[in-house]
Amino acid sequence: MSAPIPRLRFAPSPTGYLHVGGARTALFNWLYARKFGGQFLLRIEDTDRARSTEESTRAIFEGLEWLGLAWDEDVVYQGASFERHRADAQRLLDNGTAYRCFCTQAELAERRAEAEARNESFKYDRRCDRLSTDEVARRVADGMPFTIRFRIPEGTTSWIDLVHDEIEFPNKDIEDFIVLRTDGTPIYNLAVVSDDIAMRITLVMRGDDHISNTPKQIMLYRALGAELPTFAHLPMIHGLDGKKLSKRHGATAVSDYQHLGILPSAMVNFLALLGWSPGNDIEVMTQAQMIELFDTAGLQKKAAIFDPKKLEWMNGQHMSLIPSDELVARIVPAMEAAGLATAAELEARREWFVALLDLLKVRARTIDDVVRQAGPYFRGPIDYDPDAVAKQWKDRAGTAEILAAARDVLAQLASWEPAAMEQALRALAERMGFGDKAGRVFQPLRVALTGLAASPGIFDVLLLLGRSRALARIDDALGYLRAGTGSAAS
RNA sequence: GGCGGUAUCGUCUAGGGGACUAGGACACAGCCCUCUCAAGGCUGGAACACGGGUUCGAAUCCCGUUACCGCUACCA
Repeated sequence: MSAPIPRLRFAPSPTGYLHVGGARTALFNWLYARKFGGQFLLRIEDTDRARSTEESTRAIFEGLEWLGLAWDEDVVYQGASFERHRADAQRLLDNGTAYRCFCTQAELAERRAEAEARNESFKYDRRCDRLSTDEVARRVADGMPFTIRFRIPEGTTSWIDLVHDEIEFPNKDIEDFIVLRTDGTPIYNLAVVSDDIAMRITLVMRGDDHISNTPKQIMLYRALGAELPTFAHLPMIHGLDGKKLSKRHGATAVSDYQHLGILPSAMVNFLALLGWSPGNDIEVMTQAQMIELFDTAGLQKKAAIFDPKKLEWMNGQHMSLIPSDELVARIVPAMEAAGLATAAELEARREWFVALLDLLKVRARTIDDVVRQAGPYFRGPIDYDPDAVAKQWKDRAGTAEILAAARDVLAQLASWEPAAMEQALRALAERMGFGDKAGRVFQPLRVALTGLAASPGIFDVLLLLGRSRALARIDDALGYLRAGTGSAAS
């Protein structure tokens, strides 16, 4: 028999947003499916009606789409399969692997409390399993509510986990768990197994917080006469303090990073390296490379700590990797949101904008960084950064002299190109007695042009600004310096 | 408490008995480059949790201890 096509699924419950941990689980499932020619399915586990919301479901879709993790086939909603879940519970009852339990929640809670008081661990004592057939029939006839409990068989349950190798549980430590509630709705473990069987899932890859559910699920597969899938339990993601990642740690939703100006390709790359390694020193990868290199042998057993600093570095790497021309689409919305320019304006001078991105992205780690730096190239009036003024315009009269001279030199340039600018400005520095310290001209000029102490190379700035705007900025600076007051120019 | 899982630089990790003076990356520090800031290059500090075995030889295998995490619901 040839190897079947792998079928994997990501099965989040829609009770919030798409968490980075969930996103990484989805990513590994997706990578495996893509790598081995399988299917990646999406199942929304919405059986907890009280906590599930449509909004969360939408957030999951949007998060996965943004990351570029496309799923195959239609989305499966667990809540739509109540009938099958109920039927499967009935089958367990019929084939004798489960029994009716008439104990009420209140009774159970009381017994649990008593056991706790005696410092003992509570485990259901199977009393309802000892009821006679007649007694059970009588109670059912009386309309007494009951749950359906799975009877844990003797022995041990083990499996070969793709990341942990063999894991074994003595069955005696597992209690007869409920599979169907009094109201006829299924409990998680039954719903999952029933759905995974129905979806013909061959590899269950999920968080390792499910390890202790696995023996129960394996027993259900067997009781239902279904073939077992392979299991792979991925480590968790923790916050910088080593605790499970939560809202306390700041951004935990995939959408948070989207809004922070992180590129999806960087997010995916970073997440992939949290709990997986290609086995060599490769770090920055495209999605195609990740698929190429993915292998469960590289999966980590240990929980990883989410380090936002490395994510930012990774984002910088991806910004360099992606041609500016392709970056435009991702940056334009942020430019609009910042009120710097409209999409139409940017489209009208796309070439210029791409050239600007080339210069800005190298000194930015996020899209937001780019937007922050872009201000001077769009706004009419610029603000002078106080620190920049304090440092580079300390001597107002002297600075004005330098800027005036620089203005003259630039205004007389035959052509507005970097080589000419450099030659002229360096010659000016020489004439003014600065020797080869041309920075004494460049620095004050940079502040006049951008208002900032840091920017791309001065000739690039001059070029991007254009002759008339550059000269106007110098004039404004001269006005500011000579007036001795004021804070802004145009 | 019970059961399960995990344990290499601050962080992500390579390593699967000798190639380890434990490699790479982020972060940090210094230097180089340089008109500033980045980027880039170079250099540096920084780790095998502890204790027993097994072995000629353990980061690597086994056992125990410790620490951390997870599960322990008519939640998922």
